[in-house]
Amino acid sequence: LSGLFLSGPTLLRSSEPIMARNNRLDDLKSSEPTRLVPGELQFDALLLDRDRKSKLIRIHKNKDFIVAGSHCESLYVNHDGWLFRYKILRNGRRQILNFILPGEIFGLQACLYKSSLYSVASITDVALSAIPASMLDNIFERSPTASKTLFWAAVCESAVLGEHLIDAARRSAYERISHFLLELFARLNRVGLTNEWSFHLPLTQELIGDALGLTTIHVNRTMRSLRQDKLIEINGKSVTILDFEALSLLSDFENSYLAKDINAPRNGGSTSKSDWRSQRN
Amino acid sequence: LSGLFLSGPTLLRSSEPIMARNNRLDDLKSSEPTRLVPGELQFDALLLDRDRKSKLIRIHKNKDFIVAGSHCESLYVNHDGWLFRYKILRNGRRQILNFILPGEIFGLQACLYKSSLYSVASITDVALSAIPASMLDNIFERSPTASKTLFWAAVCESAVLGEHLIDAARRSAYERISHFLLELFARLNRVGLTNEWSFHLPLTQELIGDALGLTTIHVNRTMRSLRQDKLIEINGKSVTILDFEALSLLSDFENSYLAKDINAPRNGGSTSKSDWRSQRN
DNA sequence: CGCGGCATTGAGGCATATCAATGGTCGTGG
DNA sequence: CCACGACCATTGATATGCCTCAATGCCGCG
Repeated sequence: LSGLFLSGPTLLRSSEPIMARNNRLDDLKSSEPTRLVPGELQFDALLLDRDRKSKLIRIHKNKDFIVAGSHCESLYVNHDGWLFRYKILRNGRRQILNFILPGEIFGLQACLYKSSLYSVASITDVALSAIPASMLDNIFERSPTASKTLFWAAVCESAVLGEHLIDAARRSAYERISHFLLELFARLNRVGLTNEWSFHLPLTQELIGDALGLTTIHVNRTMRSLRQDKLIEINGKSVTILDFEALSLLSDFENSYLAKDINAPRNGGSTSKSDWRSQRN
Repeated sequence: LSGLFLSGPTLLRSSEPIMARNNRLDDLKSSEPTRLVPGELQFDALLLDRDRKSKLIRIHKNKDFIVAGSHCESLYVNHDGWLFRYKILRNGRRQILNFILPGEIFGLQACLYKSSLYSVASITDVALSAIPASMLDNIFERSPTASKTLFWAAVCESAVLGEHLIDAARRSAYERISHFLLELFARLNRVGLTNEWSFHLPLTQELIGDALGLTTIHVNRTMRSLRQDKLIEINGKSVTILDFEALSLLSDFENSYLAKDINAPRNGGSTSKSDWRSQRN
């Protein structure tokens, strides 16, 4: 499990949310970088402040951090930098399951399974907090709110993987890359890491290919097409979305799966404090 | 969310576990049809017995049960029959995210998101229990054990989707179908729905294709190859695995992601009752 | 008996992979 | 300041896996 959406107060805030220009964008806007998912404050307090068991970790870029087959005694919150979760197949090919952006949690699978199914490696320099696996029991017993947060985050992760599955199975290279870039934009936008329509993309074409099931070479050609078609612009490691609407349409992108509009339980049964819906709306 | 592994006592048991013949099979065997995942007994009691809010539902085959875009006030436990979760893309193609076998839970995404991202339809006649979404809060507040069960099941679902992603992105049609059949075998075997090396497969080639990102036609050709290569045998809707080892090797199949060997939290922090590890070992 | 759903087969085309090479950029050391 | 190597992006030529279109066969069911 990785790529849970759990942006934290410890995260560096950088820029303002983009302006909405149309329907789809309204969706994005309503999901302005609140940085708070339901229950997160409590979660964060529980994990980081009260128990003080979490340690700050810094790792350099291009390091394997969790290796498949080993076991792991912590889960991690990513404060800064990019990582990715991957697996090497017998035939030597690498599949990247997802990228772990700032504000996201990872490493639960490595905790919950006897041995981690996947490896996790850093792309850039990274700053993490470790949360001992032994705290999971505490969380589930002491804080229903934090438990729900974890649970919902896991459900959300499933949704993201579902979209990636659709990417790989049913979309052309052109659609896949469009969808991929829009998703990254939306995820980064939520945590304030976009600048207007641009964002920093520290990935090589090889990484993109390994995530989308394409060859480096084909990624290259396809991104050239996207540039020629005036849908995106690339300067070094900076990507600019030139035509959000067109990209959304052609790639069937909907950001609802990115869980900003996740629902609190309606009516009945809500005995937890008001905190459960305490996002600023 | 669907396809959570939560086989229940209500599930009909039919046949005995297969015999182990080699290493990989030992894995399978150690995951004999216990039908109990950690905390499940309590979970089941909480959901089905104490509150008596669950209703038994029967639906006929080929019915849409949850449609994408609608909202859903329950989650469901599948007692008997097959369903699948899917999405229709703008271009008209259908992608199946997963199949929901007897003993599995589904519908959480439909509850947690304002509107369900995916549709769910029945393949065969099906018997379900409904669990009102309003009970989720109760569960998280009253039963850490059941909460953990839900959470772990969600993590497991992520793992399965991850494997499916690898299928679609990095495996050939031949490998994909092999992997797919082995996974179904393993999942059915856990709940006692296999007979020696055979199992009942109520899917059309079109459904298989839509799940794996292949054309009906190509599914057909590929399965013929598998038959000709003496790896599988097909009689009507019954599939027999002829060479488990070869299929495992060629498709990189490992059943560990199917979560029978999921780990309880080790050491420290375990204040929950012994129930947490109460699987028969 | 006829019809609908599903499996099967063939011919041809396209998207993507593979192989092979060149060019650009950056950091490092002479 | 330049030379060099590492790494990455880019491009061309060719191969192939899978898709598309089209048609036939099979079987159950009303």
